[in-house]
Amino acid sequence: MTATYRDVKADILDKITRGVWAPGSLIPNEVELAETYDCARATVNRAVRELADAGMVERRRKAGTRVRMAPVRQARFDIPLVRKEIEDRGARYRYALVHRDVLPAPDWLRARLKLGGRAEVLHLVCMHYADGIPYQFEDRWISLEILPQAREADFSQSGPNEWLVAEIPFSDAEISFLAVPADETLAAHLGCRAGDALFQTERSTWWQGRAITFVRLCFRPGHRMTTRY
Amino acid sequence: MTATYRDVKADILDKITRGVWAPGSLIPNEVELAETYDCARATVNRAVRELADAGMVERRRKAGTRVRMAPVRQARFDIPLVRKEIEDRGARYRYALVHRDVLPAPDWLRARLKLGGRAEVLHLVCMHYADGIPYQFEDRWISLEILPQAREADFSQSGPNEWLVAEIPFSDAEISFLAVPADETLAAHLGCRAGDALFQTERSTWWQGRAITFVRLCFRPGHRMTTRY
DNA sequence: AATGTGAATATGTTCAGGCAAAACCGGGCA
DNA sequence: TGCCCGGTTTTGCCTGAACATATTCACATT
Repeated sequence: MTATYRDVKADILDKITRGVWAPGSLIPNEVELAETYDCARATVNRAVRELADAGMVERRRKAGTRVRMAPVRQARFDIPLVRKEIEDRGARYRYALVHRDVLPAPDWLRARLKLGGRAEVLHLVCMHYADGIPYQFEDRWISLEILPQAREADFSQSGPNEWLVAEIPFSDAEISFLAVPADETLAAHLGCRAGDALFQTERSTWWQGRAITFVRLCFRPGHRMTTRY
Repeated sequence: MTATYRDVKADILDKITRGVWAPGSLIPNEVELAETYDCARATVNRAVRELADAGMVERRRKAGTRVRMAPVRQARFDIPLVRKEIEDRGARYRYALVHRDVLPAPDWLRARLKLGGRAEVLHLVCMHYADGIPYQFEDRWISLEILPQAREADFSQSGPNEWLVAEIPFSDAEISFLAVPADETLAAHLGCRAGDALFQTERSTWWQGRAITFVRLCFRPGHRMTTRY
């Protein structure tokens, strides 16, 4: 009764979670496993490789495969569009453009995105509402060197995020999560008090090594980001 | 000149990022790709499968493989042990047990972990320091139903996290990130002022479907969690 | 004792071929 | 018209074999 790679993976995982194969111990090599499960070595290889990708085991040529002492626990988060995030909760989404400006990139932004000396940027401030209640404050900076067409784009009806994903096929990004106190502006827009603790994400985005955009997203008080792993 | 699965993957990714294969469009099927790259279909399969795992493309039997409209942007975070996190920054790690108590699980915890009616829990409050400066406040609850040996464990020298990873081979978890204002206790321990915005993570952990532990980790002001994707 | 060398070994990758399963498509039938 | 039912296409998965590559270990040399 030959096993699928899923069977093999599940069984190995089971042996690890139950402690049959203790953390730090060596597990049988691929040939032996292929014999016990009566399948090809390639099947075992895929099973064990996926476990290695997931951080459950560690593999080294010749040394063999061993169960990780402390499994590298890693969490995966989906980064949705605000609109989708709100609509998925069954709430009505509303968008508003608060401010729009074209200006030379300020120093902190030039440093952050490694922009040239006289780079111009488009600065947008937007609000996202769920059922009419402030949900997220967006502080967006777009490099006009790479996306000059942003100068002409109309951001009064839909957010820059939706425009960007249509404009740029794919990109690298660096994302940070942190907590900030609300300043007067944030408090006014999010309907909270200055000093309130807000969950904030910051994202810098590049396309083919060149900076496109930096965004600061501030959520209403009490927001939490959750995942399982 | 036969290509490796890495070559194939890189080239497809390149075609996507450059917009040669636009978002939403269908890419050639595996047989065709195998011919263009002069390699086996299994090689193409691995390349494309990994791109699908990474959320770049979407595959459906018969329908073919298409470039995702809005690439499911997902970020991966490593969840390190505090000790390692601090030592990796080149700082000296210090641990301190602030409080230890055995008590019946409070209602909110019973609800959260789906514990039985008269479940007893071990409650620990700990501090983690980097170079002597408060780094993280830990509020830990351990179920004594499943881990009765925690009652006898010595948490005065090293943290409950390190004890737990040694005790439980592996587990499921749910993790949340949020921002909270510091209360008096937190302020006193972290050396900040009450009301300061703090980055907090909450984690619930299960082993084979049974709740093990709940922990609330509060970082010092200004902490940020960063990743690239 | 320290260092270099080669054999042994475990994983890494690829191949060609095949069957399985999902899903789309069109034709036949009520 | 509406529904079921094969046929076709495409990805998914497995096999058994082979070669590649990194790493360890034993052994010989310095």
